[in-house]
Amino acid sequence: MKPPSKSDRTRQKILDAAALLFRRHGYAAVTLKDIAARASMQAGSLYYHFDTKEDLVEAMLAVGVDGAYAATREAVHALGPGAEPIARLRAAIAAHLRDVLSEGAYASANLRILGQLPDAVRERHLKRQRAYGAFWKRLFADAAEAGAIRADLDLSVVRMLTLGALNWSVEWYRDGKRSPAEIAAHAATIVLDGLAAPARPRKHDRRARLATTARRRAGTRGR
Amino acid sequence: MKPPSKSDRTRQKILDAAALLFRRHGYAAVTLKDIAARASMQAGSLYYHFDTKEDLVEAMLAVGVDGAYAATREAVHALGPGAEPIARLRAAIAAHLRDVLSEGAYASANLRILGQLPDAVRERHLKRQRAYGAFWKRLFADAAEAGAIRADLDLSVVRMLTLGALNWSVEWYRDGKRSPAEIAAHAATIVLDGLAAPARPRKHDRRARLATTARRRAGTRGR
DNA sequence: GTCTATAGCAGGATAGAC
DNA sequence: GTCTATCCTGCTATAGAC
Repeated sequence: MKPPSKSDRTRQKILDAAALLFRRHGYAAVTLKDIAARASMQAGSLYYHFDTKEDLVEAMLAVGVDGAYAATREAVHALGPGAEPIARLRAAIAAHLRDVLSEGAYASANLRILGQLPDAVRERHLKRQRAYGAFWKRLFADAAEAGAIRADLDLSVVRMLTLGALNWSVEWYRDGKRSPAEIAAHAATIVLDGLAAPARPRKHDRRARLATTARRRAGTRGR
Repeated sequence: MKPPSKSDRTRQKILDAAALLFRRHGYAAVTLKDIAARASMQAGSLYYHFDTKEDLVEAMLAVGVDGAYAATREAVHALGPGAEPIARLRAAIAAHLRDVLSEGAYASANLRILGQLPDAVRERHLKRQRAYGAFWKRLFADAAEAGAIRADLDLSVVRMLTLGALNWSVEWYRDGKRSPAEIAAHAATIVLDGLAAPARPRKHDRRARLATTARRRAGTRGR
């Protein structure tokens, strides 16, 4: 499935460089010269591998979605066919976030430059992304049909808000503090269980809360 | 407090144009000519109002944060000093989202170009943003101290994930479908109450869930 | 305060040698 | 497959008239 691929290892190097730079500076601000330099080449040489700057970015975008999709799908499938819908969601959240925050990640570049793409490029990219979106849609729909998540919400909105919480992490995540796994755990807890304090109705509180949910994963203090 | 301000109404027009275009195409892709055109001027004329493109964008960024901060702070203060921490959080979520999704919103431009700014500009902008960040920090800290939200999470992570869910909406929100208010309601429900189904333990389910929380706001089906 | 005109420079893309 | 050289375009910023 993967032919030993000749010296198109260069192509890889170019895309790596592009992802890193686009992620850091945005689409328009990065010049082909910048990319070439980081790939140890001259700007003109890029044209042997890609016809235009747009082609180049499009290739990078494709690698990004494919990677995130594959990583998430595999994480979910690894749970086996009988897994609980909630567990599947939790696995997807962790995998997506891990991919988005991973080092060479094309995914983070994708997220960062989404809003800066030439219209034609974005159009095609969104089309390519649809399969991944559909995958998430199914995750939530399955959970809803199984009665595992509340039924009074618009699942499209739920999905976008959830992915938003994850995606936005590329804007603030810096390694050294919390690990992607810890952040994912937080995200899953918030999204699935909510922040509202489990027990102990307070002064003035009108509605008593009786949730027994989620007691695991303590000792994650901080702030 | 607001001097009738002379024909520096132009300045306003320029910033409006800049916000709209930056939001749509990113920082580097928008030229001064584009901005000038949308403000019905010639490119050179901008230099009477701003020294450089960076100065211009910085002014726009400032307006953006100030606007979001003011809108959110007022919404929270409007609840009065005795309001429940959870209610304050809910109000802040709604106000922030409303501002971010509002039409002329500089806030959405801010979010979109954050990652594309020249380093010096971003540095200064983040510093200016700190006050608003601190405001949110306090909202969550107050809720935690009052025992209204669970104590086993890192509040910094919680805050960033929550704001992320809201901020990312600039990437997918299109009017016509859900209103900002509906989206805000969804966000508050997810973040505060969680998605996990309130009652009805399902087949295979090991932990029974007994949450009584949040029954209001039904009839919001869709998907 | 806005205009026209233009300096000065840099980017994407192409051509052809190696 | 990569290089050097170069064309063409368009951008930021300035100068000076109105």
